[in-house]
Amino acid sequence: MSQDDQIMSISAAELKQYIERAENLEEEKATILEHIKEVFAEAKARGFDVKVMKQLMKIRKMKKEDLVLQEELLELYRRALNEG
Amino acid sequence: MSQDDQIMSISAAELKQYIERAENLEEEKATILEHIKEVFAEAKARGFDVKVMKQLMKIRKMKKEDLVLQEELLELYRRALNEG
Amino acid sequence: MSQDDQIMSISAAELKQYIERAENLEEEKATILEHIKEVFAEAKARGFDVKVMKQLMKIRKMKKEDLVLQEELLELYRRALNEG
Amino acid sequence: MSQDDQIMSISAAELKQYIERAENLEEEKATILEHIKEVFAEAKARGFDVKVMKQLMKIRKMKKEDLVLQEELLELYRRALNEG
DNA sequence: CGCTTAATATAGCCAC
DNA sequence: GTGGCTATATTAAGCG
Repeated sequence: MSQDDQIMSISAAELKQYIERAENLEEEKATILEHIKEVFAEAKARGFDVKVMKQLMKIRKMKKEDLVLQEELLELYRRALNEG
Repeated sequence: MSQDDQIMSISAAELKQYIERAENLEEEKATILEHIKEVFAEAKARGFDVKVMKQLMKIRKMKKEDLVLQEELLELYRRALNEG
Repeated sequence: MSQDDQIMSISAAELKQYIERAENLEEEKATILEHIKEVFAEAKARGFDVKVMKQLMKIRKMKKEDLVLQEELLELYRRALNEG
Repeated sequence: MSQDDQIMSISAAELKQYIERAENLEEEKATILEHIKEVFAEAKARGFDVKVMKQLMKIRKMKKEDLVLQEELLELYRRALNEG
């Protein structure tokens, strides 16, 4: 086996590691997506309107992100005052 | 508290449960996505071509899906024969 | 007629052209979809299982896409080697 | 070759015909979709807002369908009067 | 008619 | 920073 071959097979093995890690994570993601679907299906079966639920979640998410933005803004102000 | 109020608050509580379950799963999903990004970033830092990696993963995924489709087809045939 | 009006009417006319082109294509698409339906209806009337047919078509399509992906991957490798 | 084999191969050939007809139509459909994309891309390059265009097209389509419905309704009235 | 699957529209992301 | 591309969300259709 030449040195190049060794390097190649090391690279290939390393590449394989990365790809498999990514693929495993993709599978986990798929599982999560399944679970999310199940939650909505269950809620629907209990008579809730899934569309409305998703809308609610969007709004809640925006509010959260908004809070984060506000906090970042406060932090900026703080720094500006300390450095000013 | 009227009976309607009770029903309403039960429904509201139940709805909240569903939404929170969904939101928690969404957070898990976001975490997974972070991890996937990290894997690719690390591979890139080690000199691998991310575009090639993703292409490889696509092909591997497609092969898997193909197997699933083939099995589904066999199942369809089986049913067709049983019912024929 | 002011210059703005001229510009506006030019834009409006141009926009109309684009929309009509798109709409004509949409109609052609609708016609094609009709024809596809007819083929399946005819096959069904001749005793074929439409579900099986569609499954077969899916597999055939996936095989084709796989070939395309493989070729794209080869191209990616080629470029990587040239640039390496 | 048994009679069954003959029947099978006739069926298989016929099935192939149907599948190929469907696949050809699918290809035509794909071509049309490409063209539609091109129209929107061109319009976008000329400065038009594709989202707005699509909205306009939706409205125009609804108006058309509305007209058809109105005409069908008129036809119903006509028949009712003639027969009444 | 509802429910599952396919088509389309939108949005987020990445590379240039 | 923009444009292309992929992933997701929404909508429509086909099927039982």
